[in-house]
Amino acid sequence: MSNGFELPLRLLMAFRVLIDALHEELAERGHPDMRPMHGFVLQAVARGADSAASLGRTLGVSKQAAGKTVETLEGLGYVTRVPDPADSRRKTVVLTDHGADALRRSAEVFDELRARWAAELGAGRLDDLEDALRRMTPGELFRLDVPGWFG
Amino acid sequence: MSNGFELPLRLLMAFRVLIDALHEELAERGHPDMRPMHGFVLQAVARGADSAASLGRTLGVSKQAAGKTVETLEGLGYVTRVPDPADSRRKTVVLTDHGADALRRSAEVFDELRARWAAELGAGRLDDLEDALRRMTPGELFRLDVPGWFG
DNA sequence: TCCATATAGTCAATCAGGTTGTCTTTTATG
DNA sequence: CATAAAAGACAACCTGATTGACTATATGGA
Repeated sequence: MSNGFELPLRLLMAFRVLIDALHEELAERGHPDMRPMHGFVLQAVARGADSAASLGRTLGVSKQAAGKTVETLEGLGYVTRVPDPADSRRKTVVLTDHGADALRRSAEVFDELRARWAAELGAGRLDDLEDALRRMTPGELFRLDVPGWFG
Repeated sequence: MSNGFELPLRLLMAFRVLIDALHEELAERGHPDMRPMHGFVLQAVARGADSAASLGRTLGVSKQAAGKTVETLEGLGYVTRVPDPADSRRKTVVLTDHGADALRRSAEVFDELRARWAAELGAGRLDDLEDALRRMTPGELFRLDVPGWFG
């Protein structure tokens, strides 16, 4: 087995392990409708990408795609859209209580998962792993271009 | 910033960094049409998942989806389908020269990328990283259920 | 001040990749 | 030998993305 093949695969699998565990937990904690994508979007909204267009830029998708996602999220009760009084073109996306709760729970679960990894690997080795990943990936955490990565 | 959030994000970013670099290189080495998905499929075919149904099982998708992907790959010249003389229900998927070349080049590039990481992190730290990931992910490398992970 | 340009949002058509369900043909098994 | 299981194909549909076109609103420079 070529060594080079394993690294990307393990990275993807590790990501999936965490995300699958997250959503399993989230389903049990009041958010069975949450999809992986939604977490990223809510996160981006909470960090200030509060319109379809800026969300699109942050997530690396077209504004139309971002708009559709916001619409879905609105339907699920995670966000609402309110007209921006200062710029009547814009509709500001804001988290609902439900959305804020989803984000809080996600953070909670991610912290638990990280603790589980720390217990399994040892805290030092987990820190090393994160340091290494940080070194090999772009600095800004939220310019992730997450969708389309596969196409 | 909640620590737990960073780990999955860095894992995904690291994966993307490698995959994006791979396809950039691949495009310059005669495979501009290759998509991330395709590499996984060719790899699975090369490892013996040589029919739509077995491919589907290996990749964790329906046989119909696998069939469609094979069709696409056939259109791009990476594989052909030949009737199985021993079982006339089956059509064996076989790599074309072009497909085998794609796989060879991918391995080449992945090895180069891994070497780049080793140079940046130090060989020992990279080994540690892989060990840690191996510890935290399922054993079998190719039961990856890669598609649908996002939906 | 006014016009040119850029931006926000929406609609519509399209695409890729996935799903389920149904069906035929062929193989395997009790 | 009959029935069950498996392979492939077809159809309808879903989701999440794309591009292109269009309207309304802001903004910045002559």
